[in-house]
Amino acid sequence: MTGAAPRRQPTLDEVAARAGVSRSVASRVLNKAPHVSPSKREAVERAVRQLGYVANPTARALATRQTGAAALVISGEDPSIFADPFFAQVIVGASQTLEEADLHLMLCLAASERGRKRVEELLRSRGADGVMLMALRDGDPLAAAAEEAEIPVVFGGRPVDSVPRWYVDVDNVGGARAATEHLVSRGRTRVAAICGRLDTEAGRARYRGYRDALLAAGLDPLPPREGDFTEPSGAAAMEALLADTPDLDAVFAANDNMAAGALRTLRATGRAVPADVAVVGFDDLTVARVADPPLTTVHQPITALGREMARMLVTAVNGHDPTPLILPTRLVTRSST
Amino acid sequence: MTGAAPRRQPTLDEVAARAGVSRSVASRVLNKAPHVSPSKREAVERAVRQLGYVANPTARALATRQTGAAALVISGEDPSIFADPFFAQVIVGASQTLEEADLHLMLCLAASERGRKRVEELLRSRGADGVMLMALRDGDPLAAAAEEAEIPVVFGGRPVDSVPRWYVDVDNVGGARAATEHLVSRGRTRVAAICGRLDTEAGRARYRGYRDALLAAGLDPLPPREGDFTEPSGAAAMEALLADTPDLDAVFAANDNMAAGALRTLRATGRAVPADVAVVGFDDLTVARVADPPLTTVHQPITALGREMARMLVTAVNGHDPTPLILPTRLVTRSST
DNA sequence: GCTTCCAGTGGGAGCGCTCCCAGCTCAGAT
DNA sequence: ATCTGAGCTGGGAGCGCTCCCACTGGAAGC
Repeated sequence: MTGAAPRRQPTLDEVAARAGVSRSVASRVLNKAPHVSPSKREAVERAVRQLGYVANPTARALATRQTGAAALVISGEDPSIFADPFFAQVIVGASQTLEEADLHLMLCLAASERGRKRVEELLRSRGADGVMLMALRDGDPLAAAAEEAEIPVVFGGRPVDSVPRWYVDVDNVGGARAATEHLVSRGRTRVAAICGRLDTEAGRARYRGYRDALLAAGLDPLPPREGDFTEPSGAAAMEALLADTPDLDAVFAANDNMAAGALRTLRATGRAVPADVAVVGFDDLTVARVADPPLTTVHQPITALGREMARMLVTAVNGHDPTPLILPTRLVTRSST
Repeated sequence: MTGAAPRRQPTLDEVAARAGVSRSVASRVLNKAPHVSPSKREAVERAVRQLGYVANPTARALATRQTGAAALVISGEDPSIFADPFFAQVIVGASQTLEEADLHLMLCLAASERGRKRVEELLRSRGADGVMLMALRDGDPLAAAAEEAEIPVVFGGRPVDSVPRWYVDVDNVGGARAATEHLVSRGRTRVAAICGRLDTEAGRARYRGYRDALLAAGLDPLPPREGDFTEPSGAAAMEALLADTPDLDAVFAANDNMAAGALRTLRATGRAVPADVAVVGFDDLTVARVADPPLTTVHQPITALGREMARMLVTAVNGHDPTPLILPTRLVTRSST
């Protein structure tokens, strides 16, 4: 781009004219459609090369009624939620799959009121061929908007109030239960929980798993101590927990960020991990591996989550009806327990 | 979306018909253009409401020759580069600014050959109104593609071989110099460097800053020990460094991830930080704050980087000629030095 | 020899919007 | 009463592509 008025891009008509064929034939060549003689195909291809022709995606979109793009919407009341490396992983997975399907990825951080409005409009105006929706909270306005969208919507994680037609979730309850059972099997009896936001289904499900496991073991669950999935909130929750329940001997944190925060508080207050207090996280992000001590955590297939959401969306966009998916989780034992 | 063939969206013509006006008038109302009588404006607005009309962005794009989207391209030979929380921060900044300009954000992870092809096509086909390009490496094919793009391109960080017309960079040399000077001022004399990829300008610039500072202090720079900006590569580089130069007393790492890796190795080999070895990072990401010990690091305004790139792009898209920007860095002292 | 068929072809009607422009109305100036 | 010009208005020509359809001619079938 030189900044000067760029010469207009050649159009398909010009290609056709140059190749001495009709626009229809040129179009067929471009779309690799049949019913074109080899000679004309060749002529068109030459003309394309000579003119440096590139099809105009907008015009194509208008004619085909397909935008060629899928949106990934991350809800939340503040953009910092996106700082969680979790989403980066989801994006990597989704991006790969969309690339194969030749769809572009639009990323919408629906944090502000304005951002939410734009997503709603996207949903209603067919501004994308489909939408993936994540991180919904209780009564999230986007859930309602998705309800009456004109395009397929795939949910990442189930929203709180309803079960959508298409979603990919992770076995949060099972993972949390496994983590807690693991703590119990290590002989811990005073097991606390640092929960994620309880206005999200993931936050609630993980607390449920924790509680179920303790009840099944005949132990008393502690009331949920809520964080917001960030490291500082984990550190703060750990402080509060130690104040309330000084004799606890284990903590289940609903994600690795908060577990890392808990580790920091424990270190600061002179507790040894795992000798005095065992800690389990959830997610198995990089932070779990590099924490000190390395965190035992519940691995969830995050990239696969993104990939499967995208795959599901592509299937739905193509007019089929994919089945919802729940991806398994798996405990990874390291030295924090 | 019910899955059944969705009733066709109402068009502007239908709105106009219902309001008893011409398409032109209806269009003017929608675009808040002048020359519409209050009564007709009112009638159109009512019709819009009754019909649940939403403008078709594709049709508008075709008519206006503006797509309403900007792309953020992250180059790299493998998508895992995107796992670096750095990019998430950039996106948060860019996203906010684009939202204000009413542009959608397309995210392109140009890792595979195919991904790169798609970006090139995007550049040539005007599939977006503008593009932000990051993480280019030596001889990156995208640099050439950007050169002859039909749309404005803003670079995040300068590419290696050329100085683009529009870019936002960070004062890498200055930051690295400050970090190294800081180590020297703490009395360290055997200061090693764990570099980022030296086929990126950021990687080289940071090494340059390190070297300059040492030379200025009359000390000997060590040869670059190259990592790839990831935690494991930092840990590995630290091991190699200790093998080569067992008596080193400080390390400058070209980013926080690698610094965290270095910390891990130092811990494993029984070196005390900062007593035996002082460590400085670069970026000031979360990992720096939660590391043990918390990392002294070079803070760079990452969200601002994203914001300024987006702002610059919007300016360029609007036909103006913004000035390139270099954002300042600042040393943050914590307990690792 | 004649239909029958089909690969190959180009014309043309959209897709749903913007925007130019010609025409029309009516207040205010002359 | 006439002229001027500003404020409205709607018709129509695109924007650049896809896709339906009617048409051709030659190969195959009877």
